[in-house]
Amino acid sequence: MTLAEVARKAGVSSATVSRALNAASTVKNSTRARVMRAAQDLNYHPNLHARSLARGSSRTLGIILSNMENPFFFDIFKVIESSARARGYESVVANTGYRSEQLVSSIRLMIGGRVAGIAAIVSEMDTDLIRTIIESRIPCVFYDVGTPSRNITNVRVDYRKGIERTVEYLHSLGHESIAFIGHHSTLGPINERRTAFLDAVSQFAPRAQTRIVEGADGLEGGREAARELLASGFRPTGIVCVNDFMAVGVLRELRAQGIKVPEEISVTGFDNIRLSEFCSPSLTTVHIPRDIIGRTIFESLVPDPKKTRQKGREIRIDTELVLRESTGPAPRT
Amino acid sequence: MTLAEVARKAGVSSATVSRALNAASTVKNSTRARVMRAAQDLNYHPNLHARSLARGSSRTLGIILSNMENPFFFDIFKVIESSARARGYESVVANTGYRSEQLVSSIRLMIGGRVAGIAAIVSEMDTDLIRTIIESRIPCVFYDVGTPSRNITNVRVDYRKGIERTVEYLHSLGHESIAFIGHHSTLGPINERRTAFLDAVSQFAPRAQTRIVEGADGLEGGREAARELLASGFRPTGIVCVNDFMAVGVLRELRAQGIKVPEEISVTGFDNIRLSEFCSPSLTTVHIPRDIIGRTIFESLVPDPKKTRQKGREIRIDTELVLRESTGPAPRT
DNA sequence: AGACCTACTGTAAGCGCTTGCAAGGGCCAT
DNA sequence: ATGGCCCTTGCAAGCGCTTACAGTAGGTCT
Repeated sequence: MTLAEVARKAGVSSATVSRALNAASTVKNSTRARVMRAAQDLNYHPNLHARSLARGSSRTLGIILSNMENPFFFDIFKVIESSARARGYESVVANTGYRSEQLVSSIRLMIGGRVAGIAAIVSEMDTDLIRTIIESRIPCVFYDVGTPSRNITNVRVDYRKGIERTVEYLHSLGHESIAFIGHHSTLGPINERRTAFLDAVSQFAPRAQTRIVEGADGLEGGREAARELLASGFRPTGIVCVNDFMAVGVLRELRAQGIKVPEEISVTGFDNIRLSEFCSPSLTTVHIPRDIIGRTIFESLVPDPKKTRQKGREIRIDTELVLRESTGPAPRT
Repeated sequence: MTLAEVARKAGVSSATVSRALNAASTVKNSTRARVMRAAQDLNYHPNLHARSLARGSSRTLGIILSNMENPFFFDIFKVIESSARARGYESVVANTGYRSEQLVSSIRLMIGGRVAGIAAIVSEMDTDLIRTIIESRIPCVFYDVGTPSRNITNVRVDYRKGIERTVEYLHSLGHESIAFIGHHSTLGPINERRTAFLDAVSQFAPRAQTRIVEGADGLEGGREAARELLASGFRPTGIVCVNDFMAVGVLRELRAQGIKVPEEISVTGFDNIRLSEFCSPSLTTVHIPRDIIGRTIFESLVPDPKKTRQKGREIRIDTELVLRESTGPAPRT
């Protein structure tokens, strides 16, 4: 089913059909109706590949995420996607699962699809890839990795401060033995969170004992990390988790082992995903405003024609400690 | 950056470049190397639109989901996606949020993109749309809606039996006042779940009082529905939820109101998502094997060349009741 | 009445890639 | 030598759509 067939059926040229369908140009009403009718009758669906090829430009955004299963990423995705739709853009999304080959192939796919912009909310970015993107001239936003450049904007969250607040808070509750549960991702922000943790401890709780354990990003990963931590013999009174998603897994393991939270161990998360209010006990965590991040990303990718475009800049996002039920005074020893 | 430029730089024709890049056809090794080199140097990325247009066929699968935020859908997506990748297929995914306009535009997009197959895991399907898909000749799988046809396969889960088991089980625990929390989706399986609930009650617990409440699919929706239910004055001893995701929200509200689960109220879910083991108390639920569903869907869409293709059939998936902590004997009145 | 403008519609040249067909060159067998 | 064959490579025709440009018809203005 092609334009030409619709044209034949409607008794016009294919150019007219194209114009009628795109509503853009001048077509007599009666003609348009005839064309629409024919298209409908023939169950015609324009070939989008041919269209983008002919148009040469696309209104599609590429969104790449490390782990869509983690609501933190998903929330950002949702905001970008709906902002995009509201402005008439499609979005295509890729989930890398923290695998760098996946990232490479997703980027390839997006560049090959000549998307109008790329949002890379991933922590597994490598420098070669960044070069590729820069050279592609496609507007791109990185979340938490990379450096600004001609077509690249960076959005960064102030993790360090968030972790500092958390550690400071735990210390103020008397915790002197604190573990950090991170996830397997040696690059970027995660690593930053771990270092930030260590720095924060030495700054705010210099006498505290620490231990670091890692697991896969997810409920199960958090649970396993907690199991490993407790099996190691180290007995913390506070556990700082790299994110809420893992923290929920941690809570589960503690419950399984009959450890009361927060009476025996306090647990904190990071991100403030919805689930952190819904788990039991609800999580003390650090809020990251995904809505702001999502909108910011979209706006840097698709500049509002009314405003002047700001390119190649870095945007910082602030966080905020949210106190809930999972933290309390350290138990007396 | 086009094929022609790479060709010029490598001193060959564009046909040769194409062949070299697609590895398929016969190209002398030295030539291939030269071409690869040129492509790399120029940071060349083939225009995928042009490619699909020229090829006329695509190795892309379209996956449409009602609510990717609900891990049930996401799990299915993951399985389809990874099966697809393993067989060299890309996938594009669309999230409809139960909105039917969204479904329509997603389907349009996929047909326009000439995908190799469509997986529609949605409950908001309408008959017009189904006709469109049938006429498009694109292989398609519906989950839980529609009827088999030339290019359409149906995958169905035996909800009815699952709900029956649930109600029967609650009844055996002495529950005589049972509420059902569904979500706003008057079509398809959800409605089936509700009717199944009522039928099951009249069959297995004919003397039981019932009440039905609905909310949006999600943690918050579950919580609100529970709030509404409790505010209504009806005081159930058992709450059957349409799915686990909402059930977690229900648990949260009960906890907020100081109602003990399962001592005062038993709660059941449906789907057996990961989270149902991680919440507190863990959920009694009905397991739906998402991995089997995902693989089945993929295989119906992309038939294994070694096996004979089965078209237009209906596949039934069985469920299983999983007992956990959220259910117990009805309290004595 | 003729010039001119407006409103539509058609013609045809691509967009960047794939691929059937044919051509060129080297090699072997006769 | 010469014909035949295989291996490589180039030529050129599309794939289905958009769009600049040109053409036609009807109406308006002077």
